[in-house]
Amino acid sequence: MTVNTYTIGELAQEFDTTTRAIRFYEDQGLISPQREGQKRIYNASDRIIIKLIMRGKRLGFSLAESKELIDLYNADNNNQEQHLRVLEQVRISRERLLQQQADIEMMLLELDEHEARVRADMN
Amino acid sequence: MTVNTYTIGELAQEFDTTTRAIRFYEDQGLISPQREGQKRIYNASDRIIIKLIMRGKRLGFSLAESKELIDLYNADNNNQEQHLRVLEQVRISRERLLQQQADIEMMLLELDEHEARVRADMN
DNA sequence: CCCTTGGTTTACGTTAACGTAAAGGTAATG
DNA sequence: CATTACCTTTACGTTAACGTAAACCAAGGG
Repeated sequence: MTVNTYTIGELAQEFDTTTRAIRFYEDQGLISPQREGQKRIYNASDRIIIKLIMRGKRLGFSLAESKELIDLYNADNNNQEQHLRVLEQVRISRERLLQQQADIEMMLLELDEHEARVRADMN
Repeated sequence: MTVNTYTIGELAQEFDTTTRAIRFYEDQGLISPQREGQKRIYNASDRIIIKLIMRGKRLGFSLAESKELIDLYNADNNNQEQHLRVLEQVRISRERLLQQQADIEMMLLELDEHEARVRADMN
């Protein structure tokens, strides 16, 4: 049975990007779709990786950073040293995200205030 | 009286960036510090703009986008049409930030889960 | 008076993340 | 069988956001 596979064009459309971009991600080692002859065939986990890349982009992550995060989840985590490195990476990522949360809340407040000012000014 | 002014070096240090970057922002029309002879003299509002730029960068905003937001706050907002454009821009910005909030919460959850897995695996 | 520590301009270099064009393969369809 | 719709590779082009180097002023300290 052939299940849940996608062509590059389908994924490009779904994620509102281009086939060029998706091939580029492969070039950078983020995905490695199978081949059916010449054509690339993407499966569910390929698709999820692309999803993660897009989310990363929305948050200003570079491809290299997204790759680090993705590799983090796929790591085999054999020894203790590896474990510690992963935990450290998690800590760093979390801190960055918390900073972003704070930044966003400030900006949202400022937007609210500004909108109020403008609306008041409209009368 | 001379109040609250900064040299380019001081600001570069405070915001953990370079003088080159700060001059570049000026080049792009984001700041226009006064001069004292040859030297640039930055005041409180110049400093705030740099702060906004840095916050924008942390959230993945391009300089052009940060400039739009900054111009938004400085706009003279004379006519009704201007008002409406501003409100539209506020709406767009807010939506983007809300999307980012959602993305961040997902990532934080995933980090939590992953950390738990790793910690469990450590025993 | 020279040296160090800032500041200045000009200009070319660099990296990331694709865009774009050329030239071609393949499968379905009228 | 020719057209259309996708797919492929190769390769050069582009933009943003600075880095880096060269060559130069200006003020203060020893």
